[in-house]
Amino acid sequence: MEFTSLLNTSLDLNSKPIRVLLNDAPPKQETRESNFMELGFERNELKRVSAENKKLTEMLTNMCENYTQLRNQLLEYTTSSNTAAAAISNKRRKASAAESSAIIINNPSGSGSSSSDGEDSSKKPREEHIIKPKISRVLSRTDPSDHNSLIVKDGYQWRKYGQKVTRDNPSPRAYFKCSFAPTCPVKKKVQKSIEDQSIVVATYEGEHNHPHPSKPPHEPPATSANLLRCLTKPNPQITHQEDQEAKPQQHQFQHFFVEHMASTLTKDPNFKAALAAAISGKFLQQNNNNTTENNC
DNA sequence: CGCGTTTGACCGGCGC
DNA sequence: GCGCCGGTCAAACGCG
Repeated sequence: MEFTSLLNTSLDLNSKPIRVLLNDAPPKQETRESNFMELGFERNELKRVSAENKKLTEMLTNMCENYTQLRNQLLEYTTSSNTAAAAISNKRRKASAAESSAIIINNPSGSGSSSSDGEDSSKKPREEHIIKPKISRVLSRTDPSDHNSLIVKDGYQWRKYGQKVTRDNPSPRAYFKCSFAPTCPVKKKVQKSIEDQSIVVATYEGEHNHPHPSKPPHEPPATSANLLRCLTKPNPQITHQEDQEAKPQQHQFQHFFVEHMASTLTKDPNFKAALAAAISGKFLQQNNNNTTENNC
């Protein structure tokens, strides 16, 4: 996917922000000279804000491009390492599958241990030809206020069908099926991490054969107001297959990206002023629209 | 009353 | 063959 092409990186900062910046009081009756001076001042301010807008736009475009590049690199890296991992023996795999050792594991080849479907791979020598469900593992942080929570909010609806305490981890493991089952074969195992109880490890088996329930039916307008939403949500334009494969990396990158961008932007006083102006400008624009509608 | 969750029982794979 | 263990089933239960 081309991340940058989906975003209108214009922050729309110059939509009537000046009056609000200059004066909070409602506009008064002015003389012609003061109006003229104010117009000139507004024009300068408009130029300045436009320049800032342009600069921010460039910054965002660069960041989006970097994000796309890094994401592609990570995808390549994980794919190659998974291929290598598939060559490891069953025993070795069991040992290395300790959930605490990895942050995010995506396994497109489905080399994980899944024997419950009755297709015993150990009895069939040509196991590389057996189609196994895709297995991916995702870490997610739970609500700190709810210590017993084994809920991973991934947008899909799940039905819990079992819970078990496993040997390697004192916290129980919960078993979920997609609520679209038996039509949808996807299963999910959720268990808290041994090392950090605030982190739950969700292991997904299979692929959803239905649209994402929380996914909007069509792409939202790419305005500045939707910018952060775009960065924190999965891209609605990427295919379902890509969505499944990229989801774990995407979450981590989005989290990092949003945090980094937020900290960078909040340190910039110019950005704060511009943001305030943009928001105020929006309000003013809305008020103007309402007034116009009322007048009509 | 319907639906989702809980939980003990059961099943099958795997190692010894 | 036996025991351990992970995964699944299904009856009981709770909630809206």
